[in-house]
Amino acid sequence: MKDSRPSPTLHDVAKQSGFSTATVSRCLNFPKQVSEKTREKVMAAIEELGYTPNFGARAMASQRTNTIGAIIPTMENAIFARGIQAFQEELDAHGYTLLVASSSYRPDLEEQQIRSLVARGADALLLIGHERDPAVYKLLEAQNIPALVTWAFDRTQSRPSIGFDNRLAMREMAREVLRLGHRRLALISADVSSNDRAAARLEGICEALREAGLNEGDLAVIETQYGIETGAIAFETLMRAPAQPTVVFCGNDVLAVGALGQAREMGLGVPGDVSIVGFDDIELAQVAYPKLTTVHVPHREMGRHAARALIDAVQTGRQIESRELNVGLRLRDSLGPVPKISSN
Amino acid sequence: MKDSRPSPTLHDVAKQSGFSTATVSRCLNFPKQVSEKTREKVMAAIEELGYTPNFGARAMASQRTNTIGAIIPTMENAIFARGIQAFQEELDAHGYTLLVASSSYRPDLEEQQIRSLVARGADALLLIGHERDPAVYKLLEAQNIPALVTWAFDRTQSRPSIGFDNRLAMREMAREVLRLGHRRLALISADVSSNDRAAARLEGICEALREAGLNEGDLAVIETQYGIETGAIAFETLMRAPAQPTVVFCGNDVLAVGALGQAREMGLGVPGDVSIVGFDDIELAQVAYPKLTTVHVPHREMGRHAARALIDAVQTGRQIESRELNVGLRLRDSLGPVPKISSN
DNA sequence: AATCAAAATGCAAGCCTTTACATTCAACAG
DNA sequence: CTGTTGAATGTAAAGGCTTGCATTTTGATT
Repeated sequence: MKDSRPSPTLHDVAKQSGFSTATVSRCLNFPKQVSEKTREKVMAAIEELGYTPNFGARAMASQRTNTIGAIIPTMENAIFARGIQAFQEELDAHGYTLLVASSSYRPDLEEQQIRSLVARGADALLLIGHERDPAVYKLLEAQNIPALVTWAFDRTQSRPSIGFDNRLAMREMAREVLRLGHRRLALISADVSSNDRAAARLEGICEALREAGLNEGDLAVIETQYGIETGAIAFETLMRAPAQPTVVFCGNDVLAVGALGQAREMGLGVPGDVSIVGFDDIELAQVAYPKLTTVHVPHREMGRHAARALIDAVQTGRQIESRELNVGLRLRDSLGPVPKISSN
Repeated sequence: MKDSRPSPTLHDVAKQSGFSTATVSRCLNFPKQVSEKTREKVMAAIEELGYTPNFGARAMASQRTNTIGAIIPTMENAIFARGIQAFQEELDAHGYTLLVASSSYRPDLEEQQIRSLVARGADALLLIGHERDPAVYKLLEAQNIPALVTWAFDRTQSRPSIGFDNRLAMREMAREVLRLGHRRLALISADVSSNDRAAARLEGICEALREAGLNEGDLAVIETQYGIETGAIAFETLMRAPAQPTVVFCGNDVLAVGALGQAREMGLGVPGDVSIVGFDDIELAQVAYPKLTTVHVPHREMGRHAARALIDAVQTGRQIESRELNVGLRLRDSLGPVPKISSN
C-alpha cells in the first residue's frame, strides 16, 4: 500500500509512442523541431500515461528551471501581497513559475531562504530592500543569479532596483504636513535598524523638519512590528505621552488603520484632534474612516516591471536596469490643519 | 562574462577534503555515521568552497524533497495570508520548506499548479476546499502524495480535511440575524459554482431561512470576486434594487469592509439603516467602523494543525485524520435589529 | 534517377546526489 | 599474534532529462 506505481518517465512515453527519448523531449521543449505527425503521437502517449516531466531531472540536465524566487518579509501584509500577486501574474504570462518564501523580517532567515531558493535552482531572485549581508550578494554573483531589489530605489546603491525613493516620498508628505502648521510630530515605524525602507522614510521626515527649521527632537518615534493591533498600541502610547503630537505618521497603511481605530476608541477626532497619515495606499486606505491621507505606491506596476526585468535578465544575461517609479501624495480626509486648541 | 565559475559540487568538496563523495554526503545527511575528525575536515571544505547541495539532484536521488506545497486562490487576501503564514512557520520549525502557488480562483490554473508542484517533488500538498476534478485526486493518489483540504470541513466528504463547517457557521449567523427580525436578506458571495466554501455558506443561510418558514426568494444574492472595491459595488447594486435588504451577509470580511465603506458613501447608517455582517474575523473586522459582526475562523490554528498533519503523513505514511475546528459568532456593532421605518 | 540540403530523429554522455553493497580499519578478546 | 566485530569509508549504479553530434529521412532540384 505504501508505494504505488511509480510515475511514468520520458522513457515510458518514448516506448509507448515508438520514438526516442530525445524526440519526446524535443516535443515538449521545442515543438517546432518535430514533425506534426510525430508530435501528435507523442502527445497522445503523454496524455494516455499521464506523464509529467520530473522537475529535478529537468533542472539538472538543462541547468534552467524557469523559476524565479522571491523572498518577502511576510505574506501577512497586503502591501507585499498585492505587488507579489502582480509579479506572479506577469511571470506566469511568460511561462515562469514563482517560488515565494517569507522571512518574517529576520535577516538570518532571509539568508537561509535565499540559499534554499538558489539550491532549488531559481534562475533569478526578487528581494525587498537593499540592506543585507554582502556575503549574500557575493553568493548570488558567484552563481550568476540575477537579483533585483524592489520596494526601494536608492540612486546611491550600485545594485539594480526597481522601486521608489522612500526618503523623497516621505519627505514630500512631511512637507505637506508642516505646511499645514503641524509642529509636534510623531512616527510609528518598523524597526529602523533592520529595515532600510523604514530608515529612509524616517530620514525623509527629518529632512523636511530641518528645512522648516525644526530639529529631530520634534519628532517622537515608536518602532514596532507592522500590524493593525501594533499600530493601535503604538498610537495609544503616543497619545498618552506628556507632549501629544498633532499628527502621527505611520510607516504603512496597516499601522495607520490601527491608529485610526485606536483614535476612535479613545474618542479622538481625526483630523479634528489629531491627524494620521499612512504610506502605501492600499485599498484599505480608501474605505477607512476617515479616508486615509497617504503616499500612493504603484505596487502592481512595480511587481510587473520587476517580473519583466528579471525575465529579461535571465534570457539575455544582461544587467538589469534600475528604474524609479513615481509615487505621489493622496490627500484625503485623515490629515487636516493643526487643531486650534491644543490640549496642553 | 556570461557564464561564471560553476557552483561547486559534492565532487569538488570530496576532492578538496580528500574523502569520497559518499562520505561527504553522509556528513550532510547522517552526521553520526561519520567520525568527528572527518566531519570537521569536510565541513571546512564545504565552508571554503561555499558549497550548497543541488536540490534537483538530491530530490532525484533520494526521492524526497522536504518540501510541502500549497495552492491558494490568491495571495491578495488577508484570509489566506494569515493561515498560510502560520502554516509556513510551523513547517519551518520542522525543517520543511513551503512552496506556495496561487491559482487566481481558476480551477484550470489550480490543476496546472498542482502538477507543477508535484513535478517539483512536493512531498505533500495543502489545498483549499474540496471541489476539484477527480482526475487531480487520482493523480495525487497514484503518486502517493498526501493531500489535505483546508478552509473547509465537510463530513460527507471522504477526503481528509482540517477546517470548519462553512454551512453550519453561516447558518448560525443567519439564525442570529433572523432572530433580530430581519426578513429581507441579501448576500454578497464569491462565485458559488466554483467555490464550495461559498456554496456551503449560501446553503447555511438557506437552511436557516427554511427553519424560519421563509424561502430562498427572500434572499438576494450577488456573486462577485473578493475585494474591497467589488464589495462596495455589489452593495450599491443591492441597495439600489427595488426591495432593499435590511441586512447584507458578506462572503468574507474584505467584502464586508467594502460594503461598509459604500454604505457610508451612500449616507446609510450601519446598523441603523442596514446591517452588514462578514465572515472570517480578520484583524480588519475590529478596526472597521462600525466594528464588524462576523464569524470567527481560527486561521492560524488551522495553518498550524495542517502543517503538523501533513508532516506526520509524510513521515509515517499514515492517513491524515480529519479535524473540525470551532468557529463562533463575534457579535459586534454592524449588526442590529431591523430598522423601524422601512424605506419601501 | 541521382544529388543534395534541410529536416527529423536517434544515440549516448552528462548533470549531481544518494545509497546498497563492498571494503578497509581499529580495537579488543583469546 | 590471530580472529572477530563493528565502525568508517569507498565504489559504483541509479535516478529522469537535455543536448551535441551522428545518422536517417524527406523533398526539392537537376
